[in-house]
Amino acid sequence: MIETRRPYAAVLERLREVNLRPTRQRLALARLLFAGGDRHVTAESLHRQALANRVRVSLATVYNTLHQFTEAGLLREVTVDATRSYFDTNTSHHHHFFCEEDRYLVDIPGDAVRVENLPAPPEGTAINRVDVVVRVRREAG
Amino acid sequence: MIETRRPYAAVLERLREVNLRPTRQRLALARLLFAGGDRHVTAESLHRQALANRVRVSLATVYNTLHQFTEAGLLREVTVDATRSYFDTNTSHHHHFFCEEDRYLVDIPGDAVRVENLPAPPEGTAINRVDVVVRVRREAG
DNA sequence: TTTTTTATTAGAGACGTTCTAATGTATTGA
DNA sequence: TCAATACATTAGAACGTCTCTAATAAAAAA
Repeated sequence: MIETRRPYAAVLERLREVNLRPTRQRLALARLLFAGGDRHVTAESLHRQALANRVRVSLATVYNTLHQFTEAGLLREVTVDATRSYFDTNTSHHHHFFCEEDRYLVDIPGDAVRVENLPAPPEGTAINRVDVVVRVRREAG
Repeated sequence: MIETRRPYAAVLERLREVNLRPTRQRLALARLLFAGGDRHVTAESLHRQALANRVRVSLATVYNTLHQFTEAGLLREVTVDATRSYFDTNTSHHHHFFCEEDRYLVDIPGDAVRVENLPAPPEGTAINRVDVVVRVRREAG
C-alpha cells in the first residue's frame, strides 16, 4: 500500500514513533525513502535524489539519517558489496538477488526460501540473522 | 591434508598450474596462505603476518597477489563486512558464520546447508553463486 | 520567551583500496 | 649465455566511501 494522500503526516508519525525529531531534513528524506514501494539506496544515491528534488541536505546528514533510521528499524542495511553500503526500505525478513556488474538488488521474500540443516554456531555465539545473497550475472545474448 | 615436507615445491607447482610466475613474493605469500588448514585473511592481516615472518613485501603486492590468486581460483573472496575484504583459502562450495563484533569467519560446509525454493532470478540474469551468511553475536554471560 | 538539547553543516580527516610510474626480476629466444 | 622482452614489485600519491569536528541552527522543554 502506497501512501500518497498524506505523505507528510504519515512520515511524521513514523518519526515520532521511533523518537526521532521530525526535522526538515529527516522528513524530506523519509518521504523520498518511503513514498513508493520497496527501495534499495546508497548514501550517494539518496543524496543525489534529494538534491534533484530541491531538498538541501548535506551528505553527512544523509549518512546520519540512514544510520539512525536503520537503528530505529525503519531501514535495513544490506552488505553485498565491499565498497558501498546499501539500505533497504523493506525491513521484513527477506533475502536478495545481487547483480555485481550492474550493482542492483532485488528482494526475495523471506518465506520463499528455506535454509535448512544449519550447524550449530561457534562456541559462545548465538545466531542473529541469516542472510542469503544470490549473486547473478547478466545473461549472454 | 597439510603439506609440510615440501612446501616450496607444492606451492611452486600450484602457481605454475595457474600460470602465475613464481616470484619470491608470491611464493612466500602462498606458503603463508596454504601452509595450514583453511584460513580467512584480510590484506592487512596477511601483510602483517608476512612482515612478522621476515617476508619483505609491500601492501600493494599483497593486494595484487590476493586478487590474482582469487582470479586463478586459489582463493575466494568473502563479502560480509562493508569496510574490509576477506579472502578464504577454502575455495569449495561452502558458507559462513560471521561475528561482526569480533570480526571473524567460520566455514560452514556447503553440503551441510540446503537452500530451497529460490525464485527465478531477475529477467536477463542467471545465478552465479548462492552465499549464506549466518551473522552471530557473542552470547551474554 | 529563554534555556537546553539535539540536528545540521562544510570541510577536514580516516580508512581500506587502487593507481602510477620508476625499478627490479623472470622468461624467451638468439 | 646473454640481451631483449614481458611481467612483477614498490613507495607513495590518489581515490571513494564514510566519519569526525566544531561551529551554526533548529526543536523541545522550562
